Amino acid sequence: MAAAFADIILPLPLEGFFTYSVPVSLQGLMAVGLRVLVPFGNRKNYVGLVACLHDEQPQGYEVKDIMLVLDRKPIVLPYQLQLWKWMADYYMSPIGEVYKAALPAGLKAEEGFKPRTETYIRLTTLFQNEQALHVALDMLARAPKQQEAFIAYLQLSGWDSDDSGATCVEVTREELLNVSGATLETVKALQKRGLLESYEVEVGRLNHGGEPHPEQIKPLSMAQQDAYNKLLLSMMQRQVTLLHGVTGSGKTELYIHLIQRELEHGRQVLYLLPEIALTVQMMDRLHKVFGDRMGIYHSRYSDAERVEIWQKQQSDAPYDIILGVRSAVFLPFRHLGLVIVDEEHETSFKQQDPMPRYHARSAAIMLATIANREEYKPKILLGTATPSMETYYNAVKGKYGLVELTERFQGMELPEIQVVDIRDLRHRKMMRGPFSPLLLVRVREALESGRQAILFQNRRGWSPMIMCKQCGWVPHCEHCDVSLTLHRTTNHLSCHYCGFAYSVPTECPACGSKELQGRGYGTEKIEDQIRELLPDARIARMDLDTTRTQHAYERIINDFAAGRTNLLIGTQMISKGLDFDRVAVVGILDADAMLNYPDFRAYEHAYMMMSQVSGRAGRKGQRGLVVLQTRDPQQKVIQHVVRGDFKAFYRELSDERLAFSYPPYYRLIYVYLKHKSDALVGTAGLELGSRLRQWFGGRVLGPDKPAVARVKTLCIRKLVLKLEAGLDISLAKQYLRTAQQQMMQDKRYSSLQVYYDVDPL
DNA sequence: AGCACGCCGACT
DNA sequence: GTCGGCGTGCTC
Repeated sequence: MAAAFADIILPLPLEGFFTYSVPVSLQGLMAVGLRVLVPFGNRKNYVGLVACLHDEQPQGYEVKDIMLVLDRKPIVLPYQLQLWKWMADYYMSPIGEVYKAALPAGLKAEEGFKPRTETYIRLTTLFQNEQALHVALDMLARAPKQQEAFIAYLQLSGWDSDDSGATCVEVTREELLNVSGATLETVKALQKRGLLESYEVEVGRLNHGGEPHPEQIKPLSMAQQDAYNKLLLSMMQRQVTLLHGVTGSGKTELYIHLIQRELEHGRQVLYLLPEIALTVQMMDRLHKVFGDRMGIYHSRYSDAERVEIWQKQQSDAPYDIILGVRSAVFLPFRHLGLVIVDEEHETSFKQQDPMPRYHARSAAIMLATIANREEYKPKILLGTATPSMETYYNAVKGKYGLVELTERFQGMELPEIQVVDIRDLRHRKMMRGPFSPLLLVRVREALESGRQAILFQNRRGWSPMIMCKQCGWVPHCEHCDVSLTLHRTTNHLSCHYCGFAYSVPTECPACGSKELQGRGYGTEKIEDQIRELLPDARIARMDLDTTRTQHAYERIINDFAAGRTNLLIGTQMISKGLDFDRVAVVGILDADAMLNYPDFRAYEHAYMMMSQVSGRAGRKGQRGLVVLQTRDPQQKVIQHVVRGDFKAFYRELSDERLAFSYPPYYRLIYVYLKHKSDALVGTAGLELGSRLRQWFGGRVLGPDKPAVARVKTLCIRKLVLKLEAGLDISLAKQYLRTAQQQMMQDKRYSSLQVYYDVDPL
C-alpha cells in the first residue's frame, strides 16, 4: 500500500515536480502536503512539498532518496495544492515559484523558526525582602541613575513592603526602560551588582489582548441596511457580488455586519486589502469589534509572525477572520465562508515582479470555487468606489451580482471638482510654478482656517530628468533605457527601473556647459516650492522615498490624521483608502501625465486615481473642493471625473475596449523576451512572432520594443496575444509553451529568458 | 536559482 | 605555466 515514490515541489523556478524515492523507514510517515528534506544537485538540500505519492518507477535518471520528513501532519491542505496548480497553470509560472510565494520563508527554511522571547527583569532572591531592599537603595545612593531605575522597577512590579515579594507583577525589560527612561547600560549595571536579574520568556507573537466587543457594532443607516439586505440576497444567488459604493458611503460598516454574520454561522472570513490601504486605522477598527478572533497577515510583519499565523490557521483554534494582503489567499482555511476583496480595483492585488504574476482577486474567486466544496461554497464580495473594467463588465453582464451605495454616510456631500486650464494660465503667466492661483488661494484658506490640504503629484523625486541647457544632453541609466530622476534631498540621480544611483554631474559631458537644469516636477520639488509660497504650512511628503523605513508610513499618516501636519504632498500612495476628517482641498497638479501614459489602461487608472484622491476631500460638516489642473479641460476622462459619473465613463471606455480588442472583451497575454544582446532578442522576437502567428494569426501583435526597452542590462521585446472570449484559453497556453519549446531548441537562444504576463495590468 | 564544468586572458 | 572571468547546461 505504501507508495515507493513521491513527486516533490521544490522552491526553484523550474517547471514541474521532481520524483524521489521514499525509503522504507519513511513510508509510514508520508502524506501529500508534508514538507520533506531532499538532496538536489551535488551538494544542496531543499525543503520541498509532497505533491503526489505513487509507485511509478521514473525512467531515464537515477532517483534519489528523501532524507527527512519534516511534518507529522500536512501543512498544505489538498484544496490549497489544487489552488497552487491552478495558479501555476493559469499564470504560466513554474509551480516552484507558486510554492515560494505561498509559504512564509520560515516554513521553507531548513532550520525551523525560533520562537521569539522577551526579556524580563526581576529581583534576585537575595534582595526579595524589605531589609535587603533598604541596603540596596543605600548602595545606590551614589549612583542616582541606577537608583532611579531600581525604584522604577519596584513600582512597576508592585513590590509591597507588606508582601514577601512573591506576588510581584512581571516586568519586561523594555517596559522598565520605557517607564523609567533609564538606559540599557543602567539596567545592566544593576544586574552586575546582583540586585536584578533577567530571564527570557517565550512569547506568542499573536494575541495582543483585547476581547471581542460585539456591542460596538454600529447599527446601519437606512441606505446601508437596504444595501445589506440586497447583498445577502445577491450572495444567495451568485458566487461573486460587487458592492459599488461611493467613497464615504460606509462600506466598512457593511463588511463588519457581514463578517459578524459569517462568524455566527461558524464560518471563516478572509478580508483582503491592498498593501498600502492596510493601515493601523483599518486594523484598529476591526480589532475593536472582533478582538482576538482576527489575525493580520501583512508583508510589513516579520516572517516569523507569518509562520505563526500559518500554524495557527492549521491548528484547532484558528482565527475566524484574517485581514491580509494579496498573499493571504494562500493561508489554510478549514471552513471559509466569505472572502471580501476591498478596494477591488487596486492594481497592487496583481503581483508584478517575482513570479507568479497572479491577481489576488482571481485567486480568491478560484479559492472559493475549490475550497470546502462539499459543505459550503464560499462567497466573494468585491468592494470599491471605482470598479475595475473587468469586474464591472461581469456585474453588468449578470455574471456577478451588483449592489450599489450611492449616498455618502450621514448625508455628506461628494466634493466639488473645479477644473483649471493650466495651459491658458501659463500663457497668461499666471502660474506660480506648478500651482494655479485658485489652488494656492484655496490651500491657503484651508490652512488658515485650521483645515488641511492634499497635493497629488504622481511622480517622486525632484524632477524626472535633467537636461543641458546648451546642447540638450540628458543623462540616462547605464543599465536601462530611461532618463535619470534627480533627487535633491539626497543629491543624486536615480534610475526608477533598476534603482541604480549616480552622482549629479557638475558639467555637461557633451559640451562642458555648467547649466544643467531639472525638467518637470516630482514630489520633492513640489514640496520645496510650496514651502516657499506657504512658509507657515506644516508639510509632510509621502512617497516611496519617505516611506522606506518600517514605521515611516504610519507616522506620516498618523501625524496628518492628528493634525500635526496640515499639508500632505504625495504620489498615488495617498489616494488609497485613507480616511481624513479635516481635508478641505485636494489639488491634482498634473492630470495629463496620467492620461498620456502609453498603455491601454491609462484612462482606467487615471479615472481611478483622480476619483480616489478626490474622495479624500471633505468629510464632516463641510463640502470638500478638488482643484484639478490640466492642459485639456475638455478631455473626456476629466469630464467624467468631474461629474462623478462612473457609469458613463464605463460605457464610453468599454466601447473603446471592444473596438480595439482589449479587456474586458478580450484576454491579453504578454510574452516578454530578455537577453543581453539586442540583436539576438530582436531575431528571437521575430521568430517567436512568426511561430505564434501560425497558430494565432492576427491575434499576435509585435514583437515591439516596450517603452523602456532595456532594464538591468537586459534588452527586451514584447509580444501581445489578444484572445477573444470563448477561445479555449488553456489550449492557447499550450500552443504558447510549445512554440517556446520549439524555438528554445535552437542553441543560440539557450540563455534567452522568456516569461509571460497573463491578464496584465 | 545555484552550482559545476569548461575554455580563453593577465598574473606569480 | 596557474587563477579566474562568466558562458552553458543540469538538477529528480
